Amino acid sequence: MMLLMTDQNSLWQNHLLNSLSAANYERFFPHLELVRMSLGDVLYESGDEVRYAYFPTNCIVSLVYVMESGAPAEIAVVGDDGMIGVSLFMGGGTMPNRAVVRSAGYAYRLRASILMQEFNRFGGYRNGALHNLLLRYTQTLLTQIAQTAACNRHHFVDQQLCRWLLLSLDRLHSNELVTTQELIANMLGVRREGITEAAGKLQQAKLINCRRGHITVLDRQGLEARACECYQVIKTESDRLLPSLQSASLMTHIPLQKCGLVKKCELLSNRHDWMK
Amino acid sequence: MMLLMTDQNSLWQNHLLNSLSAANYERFFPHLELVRMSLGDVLYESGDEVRYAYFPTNCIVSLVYVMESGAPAEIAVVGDDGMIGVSLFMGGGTMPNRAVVRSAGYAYRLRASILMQEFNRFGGYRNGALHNLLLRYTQTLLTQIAQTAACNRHHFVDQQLCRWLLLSLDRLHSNELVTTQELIANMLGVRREGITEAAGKLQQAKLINCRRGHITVLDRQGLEARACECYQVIKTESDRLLPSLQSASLMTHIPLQKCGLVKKCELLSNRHDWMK
DNA sequence: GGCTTTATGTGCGCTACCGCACTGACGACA
DNA sequence: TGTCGTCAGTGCGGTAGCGCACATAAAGCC
Repeated sequence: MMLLMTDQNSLWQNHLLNSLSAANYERFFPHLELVRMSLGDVLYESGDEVRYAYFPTNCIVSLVYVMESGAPAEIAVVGDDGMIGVSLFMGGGTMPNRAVVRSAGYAYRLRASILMQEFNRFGGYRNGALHNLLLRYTQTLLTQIAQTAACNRHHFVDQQLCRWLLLSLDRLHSNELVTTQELIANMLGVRREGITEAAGKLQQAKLINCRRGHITVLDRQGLEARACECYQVIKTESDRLLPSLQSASLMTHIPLQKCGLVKKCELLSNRHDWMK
Repeated sequence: MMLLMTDQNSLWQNHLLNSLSAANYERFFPHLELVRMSLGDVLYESGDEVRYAYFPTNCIVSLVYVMESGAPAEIAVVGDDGMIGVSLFMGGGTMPNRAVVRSAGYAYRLRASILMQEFNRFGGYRNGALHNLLLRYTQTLLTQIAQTAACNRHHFVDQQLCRWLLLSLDRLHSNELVTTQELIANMLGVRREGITEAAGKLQQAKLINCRRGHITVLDRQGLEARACECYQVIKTESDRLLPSLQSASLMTHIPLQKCGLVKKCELLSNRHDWMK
C-alpha cells in the first residue's frame, strides 16, 4: 500500500475512471478494488460469463482470439486508456475471445452488477456520462480491431512490430517493455524468428535496444516514421473520441488508500502456457 | 411500388427492424424510407458525419478500410441482419472507414436524429428495447471484425473465400451471387488471380459454379466444411445475440406501401472506382 | 453480326514469411 | 561460481501469395 502514496500516483490511474463525473465517481469508489495483474493472468476465457470489469492502470491486457489450431492472434490491446469487459453493457455477457495480461501491473476492478447499474442509470433522456463514455470507448475498440484486420492483411512484419511497440509504449509509463520476442510473435501471429529479424533491423537503425526479455525504445519518432499508418489511425480516433483522457484527474484528488485493498487477483487461472 | 406488394414481401425486410417492439416500430414507421442501393454506392466516407442509418433488406453493404496505398480491405459485411451507422449511437458520429454497397438491392433508411432520439428514449432505468437491440447488434459487429482480423492472419485464401461466400449467401435470398472475382479479391485484400485459382478449386469440387460475374453455390454444406472456423464463430455469435432474427415479423403485418416512397438513394457519389 | 468492353484463366519469376534444426549466450538461482 | 533453463540469433529449403504480361472468352452495344 505504501507504494500508492508515493508521488508515483500518476502510475495508478485509469483514464476512463478519471474522466467520470464526480457523482459517478463517488458511487463507484467504494466498490473499486485495486488488484495485481501478473503476466499471463486470464481475466476471462472465450465464452465465459464476465464477472468483473477491469480498468488497467499500469498493466496491459490483450484481447486474443485463439484459433482452433491453437495459434493465438491479438485482436486489441487495452491499457490505462480503456477497460476490459465491454460485453457487460453491450449485452452479450461473453465474448468469443480471451483477455490476458501481457504486461504485469495493477488494475481497478468492479463487480459486473455495479457497472451495469451505473451504465443503465436513470437520467430522463439518456444522458448518463458513464453510458456515453463507455460507448465512445467501445467505438475506439472497434476501430482498433478493424485496423488490426486491415494491418494483418497488408502490412509487413516490420511495420506491424513498430505499431505494436508504439501501442504498448503509449500504455506504459516507461520506454522499456518487459517482453520476450516470442510473446510479440504470438501476439502478431507470426514466427518468432520473424520478430528477431525485424527487431534486429530496428536495432541497427538505433530505434530500439534489445536485451533478453527487454526492449528499450530509443527513438520514438523514428519508430512512428517506420510504423504503418494503422498506429496513427488508432491513436487519432482514440484522441478524438476520448479527449478527456488528457484532462485533469479526479483520482489524484481522492486519497487512493481509501480504495479497496490491494489483493492478488484471484482469477480463473494463471496460464503461463497462454500463448500455446 | 408494385413489386412491394407481391408475395415476395419477405425479400423486403430487415431483421433488426422486424424485432422492434410494436411501440418502437410505430414511431419509426412514418420516417422510414425505402431506398434503392446500387453497386458501388457509398453510404458514408471515412470521416464523414453520418446522416442516415441504413437497414438493408436484400442488399449487402461492406465496411471497407482503404489503406493509404489505396488498397481496400473489407472489415465487416452488413445485410438484412444489421444496420449501417453504429457510430451514431456509439457517440463518434464518424468512422475511419467507408460503407459501400457491394450487392445491389433496397434498404430502409432513417434520419440520424430520429434514430438517436429513439435510442436515447426515456425509460426509467434504461430498458429501451431498441437501445439494447442495437448494442447487441454492435457486439456482433465487433465479433465479426475481430474474426476478420484473426482470419486475415492465419487462414488460406481458399478458406477465406468460403467464409466470404457463406456470409454473403446468408445475407442474400438466393444461392446466386452477382459479383466479379475482382471485387471479391478487393474485399479479401488479395490478388484477383488468387481468387480465380481458389474459385477454380471450389468449382472442381462441385461446390460452386462460376459464370462471368456470377457465382452459384451448389453445395452449401460442402462450402461450410471447407470454410475456416471463422464463419461459424461469426454465425454462432450472431444467432446468440440476436435470436429475434428468427422470430415473427411485424413488418409483414403492416402494408409496406404505407412506407415512404421508394426513391433512388441520393448519395455522396456512386463511385464505380470504389475498389481502387 | 461484328465490335468493344470487361471478366476470367495461365504462366513465370519473385519475395515475405514459414518450419525446422541448431547454436550461442544471458541471467536467475543454487 | 557454476549450472541450467530460457531466450535470441542463424541457416536452409519450402510455399503461399504477389506482380506482371498475356491469351481467351463472355457479355453488352451499336
